[in-house]
Amino acid sequence: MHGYQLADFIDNNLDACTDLKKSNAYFLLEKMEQSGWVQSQMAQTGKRPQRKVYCITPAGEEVFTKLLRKNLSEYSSAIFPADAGLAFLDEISSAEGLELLLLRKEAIKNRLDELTSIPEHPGTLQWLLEHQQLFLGTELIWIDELIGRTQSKIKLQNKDLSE
Amino acid sequence: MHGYQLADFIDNNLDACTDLKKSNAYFLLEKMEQSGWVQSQMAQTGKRPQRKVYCITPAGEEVFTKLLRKNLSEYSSAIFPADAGLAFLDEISSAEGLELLLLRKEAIKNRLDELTSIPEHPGTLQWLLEHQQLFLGTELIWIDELIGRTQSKIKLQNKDLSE
DNA sequence: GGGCGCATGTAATGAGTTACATGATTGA
DNA sequence: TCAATCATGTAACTCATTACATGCGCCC
Repeated sequence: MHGYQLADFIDNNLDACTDLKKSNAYFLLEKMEQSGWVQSQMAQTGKRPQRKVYCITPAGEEVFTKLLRKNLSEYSSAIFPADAGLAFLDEISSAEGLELLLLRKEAIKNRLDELTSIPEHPGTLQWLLEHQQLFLGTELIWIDELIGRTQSKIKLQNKDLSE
Repeated sequence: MHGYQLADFIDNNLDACTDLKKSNAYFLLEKMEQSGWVQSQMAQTGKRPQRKVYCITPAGEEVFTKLLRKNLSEYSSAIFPADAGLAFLDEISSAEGLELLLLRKEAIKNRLDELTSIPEHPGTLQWLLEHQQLFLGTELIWIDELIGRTQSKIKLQNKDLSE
């Protein structure tokens, strides 16, 4: 593949695991070439501009499968930036917290809707999509739980007030 | 809090959402002080070394609640580095893939066991833990699904071979 | 003809990590 | 007494982003 194509592939298929910018893709490919992991040659299709097409070298294959085996056998946990706010939920009123969490729920639903509208991907790439869908489904259950907890906190406060 | 205390707090409570190194914590606190979001003063308890204790300023409060509201209402999805390998599962044999995925399952189980042994956290901090537990539970279901798919792929290959 | 997408890069900047440097206290 | 933990920071380095720069082809 050439740089643009590769960056596009990652954008469309590996969105859930990385967020690689195009400029960085070119930079990284160059570095990989310097490391001897890939080789490049210029190619032209039709009247399109010249493209630098890369192919992997034996040394690159070795590094790749080593990384692949490592990735598959270990488990590098996901990081949840959305949980940071939860830790400080007590810093605002329960009523406002509830309002904000309802907004978040909509955001999750929209994301899930987006995902389900994506056409099926080939091979194991589809598995990534299904994983995301399963995950977001659980996230919906979780946010409902959070909303429920916040609502019962509000009820409790109202009760305390009326006594 | 002072820098060490704060970095420790994040390490113990916000592990799921960030991975802040101590040296960076000090650096960030200094930058926040320059921005006028926090103020510091030296303090000493007993014979312990001098500590720089920070407290938030009104300007800091404002930035904080703004960020908090933003975080709670939006949904910044988690990133799954572990999914990258899945995309290239076809690059190795199904038998080896299965072996590696079984290792990964153990890693997930161990993580989940670790989590369940952590003592209860105060307030909404406990919610982060519960979220992680719910998430890892789903991850176990998912990896079982992956293992199942890989096993049926192997069975299919053996059948093809014997025909 | 004009805007979008294709296609490649560079330079400045920003953010975070690692390694380094230091020294005191506490508990085994 | 010796290692671990508390406590704070600096400097070099790595890594990625943003903004910039360029130019062609395709489609409306």
